[in-house]
Amino acid sequence: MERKKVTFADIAKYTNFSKTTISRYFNNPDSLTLENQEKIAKALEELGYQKNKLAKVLANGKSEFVGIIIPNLYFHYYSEMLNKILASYEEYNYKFLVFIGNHKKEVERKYIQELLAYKIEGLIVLSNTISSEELKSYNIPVVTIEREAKYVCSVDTDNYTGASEATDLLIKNNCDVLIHINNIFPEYVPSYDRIRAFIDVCDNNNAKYELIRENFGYNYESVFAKMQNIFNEIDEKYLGQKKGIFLSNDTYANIFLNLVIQKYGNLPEHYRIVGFDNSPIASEAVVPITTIAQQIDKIANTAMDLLVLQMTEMKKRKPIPLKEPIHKQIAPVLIKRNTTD
Amino acid sequence: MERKKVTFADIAKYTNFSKTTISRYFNNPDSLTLENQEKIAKALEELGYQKNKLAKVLANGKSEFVGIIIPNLYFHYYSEMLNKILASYEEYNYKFLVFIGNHKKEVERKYIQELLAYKIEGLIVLSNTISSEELKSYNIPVVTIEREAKYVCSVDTDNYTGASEATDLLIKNNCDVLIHINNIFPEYVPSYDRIRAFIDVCDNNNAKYELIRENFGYNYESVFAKMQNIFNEIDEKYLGQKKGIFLSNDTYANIFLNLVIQKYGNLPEHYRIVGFDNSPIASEAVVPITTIAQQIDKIANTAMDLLVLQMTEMKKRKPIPLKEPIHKQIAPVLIKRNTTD
DNA sequence: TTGTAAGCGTTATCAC
DNA sequence: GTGATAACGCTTACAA
Repeated sequence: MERKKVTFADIAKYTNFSKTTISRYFNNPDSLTLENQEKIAKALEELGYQKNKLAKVLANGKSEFVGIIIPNLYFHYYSEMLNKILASYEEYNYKFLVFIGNHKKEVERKYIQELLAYKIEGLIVLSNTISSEELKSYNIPVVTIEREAKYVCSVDTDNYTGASEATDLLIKNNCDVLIHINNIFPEYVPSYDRIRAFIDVCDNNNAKYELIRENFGYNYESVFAKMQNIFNEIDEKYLGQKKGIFLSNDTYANIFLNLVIQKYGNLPEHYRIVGFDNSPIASEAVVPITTIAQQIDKIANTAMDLLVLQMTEMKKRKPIPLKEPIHKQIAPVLIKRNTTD
Repeated sequence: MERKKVTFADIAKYTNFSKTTISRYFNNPDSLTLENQEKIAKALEELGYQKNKLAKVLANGKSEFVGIIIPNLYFHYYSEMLNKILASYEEYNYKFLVFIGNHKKEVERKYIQELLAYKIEGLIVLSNTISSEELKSYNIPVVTIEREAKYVCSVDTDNYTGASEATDLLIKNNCDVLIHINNIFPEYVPSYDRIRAFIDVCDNNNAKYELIRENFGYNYESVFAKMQNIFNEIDEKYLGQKKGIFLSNDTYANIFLNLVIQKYGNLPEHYRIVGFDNSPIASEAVVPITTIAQQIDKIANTAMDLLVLQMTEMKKRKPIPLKEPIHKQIAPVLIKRNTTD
């Protein structure tokens, strides 16, 4: 029972209108009399018409597609970001073609070519393999999130402020020594500001501090093993002192917390812990973790706003592209839970 | 510097071939002489040609689009499933249009219409709002994952076997009483088999058991509050007995575990716990949780295989649709960690 | 308010 | 091996 597909031509014939009128029914219905609108509506119903947006796109050049390149969906940060971006469909009606980059530059290049072939109107990039200079060269609207973005528009968390608040809190908690634990990555990555802020705030307060950087690797076992060593060192080195630990994300914070609990049976007064991200693990931990919440919804919305701005401009007869890329920062918020006073 | 877009016509003119030959260069290069292939390759390079797949789709009817309707990306189970499905691009070259359904039937209907307008070749459904009968009525290849699927192809975890293994393990751990904690949902949902298996295995072993079902709600606070009550009741009611707790997912298992730890400072011998899913929280918990791992990669791959099977058939001149929908079950695997003996 | 006809950039059919 | 020509299903001047 394979019914042939119904087109404007069929509807036109059926209603004795022209294809143009049928087109107008969809794109500018007010230009038809109410009576004729109903006539066409009825015909659509009876013939079982099914829109074909691909034909529409070919004709008018507006694909309403947005491409997304995201490193993975394993980290809650990424999946939640994707979630919020996809949700913007309700507001803007853009459809999303999603690719997982897995940090592979050549692969991501290939994906971008595929996206261009589908005439995406804009691109959102969360991975950090392809330089912003190259992204710019594709000549389509781009917004990046939390990555190098010299030549394209971007949205980042205000990492500096976030890390400042975390460090401040630990100082106010009267910690004898502050310790920041983070991964190893280049200075141009936005989140490097967390390290800068930590050091600045410590310096400004004449606080004793230590910065520990480590290649933790990408799986739990690896992170756990390295964190265990770090914990043992700290625990011994600062025996008897109140330690304020600021970790670069909640997963790390949770692992550190678990190590403390496994040793002491609870979270002793001489350990204060702050994480980053406000991922689910922060509230689900044995002792709910104080953290700096990234406002993922705001970041996603801002990114889409910024992209829509550019895409809308491109649809004008004489588009005036941005002279300079726009960079936005979203303030994170401190969420106090039970690992700080 | 807006260069006009280059088309087959331009390349044809430039190389003195016809558009047909250019098309053949891409779709059947062997039908050209090597020399001419190189000639065209060179022209593409020099003109800066950019494929237009939308035009191709309109002409040949094969969009290579697959639609996905997924309830959310908040749960790791869903985001990881999406991750694996998207990764299949490398194997099959299908592009994915993703929509978040949020459990809203009307919204999901709208999304399906949009997907149909983009001429998707197939649809993967993880949400459970629209009946499989309706899904079938859209007359495109469909595969559902872990939901009602009477009239369409489906892939589910073998919930019965998984829950049997969990229950078995607790019995072998010499628990005095077995308790299964689960949400409230209808019997036609595939995971209801976990409840059936729990009861069957308990009965077959003459084990004392209790089934606790509760509407836990969708946010952490709500789940936590309800779980606290349940924990208090159990802890009092079965005082002095060894309790084997089997929870319907790892998030619940972790919350239960935390309640135990908060009361006892550690996981006492008289509490044994098994979760379900093997989500990250299971290994990240204070005491790594024994769980039944869903093989998300296998489920995703099987789903794509099943979808590709149908889509490939539809592309034949005289497609023979499946007489009966195919239903597959993927065996989960027991992962022993530290919450069982 | 409605219609005509020329695109949009490919592929498919049939010819040579 | 290669080429004309007609689709594919819609939009958009331009006319009326």
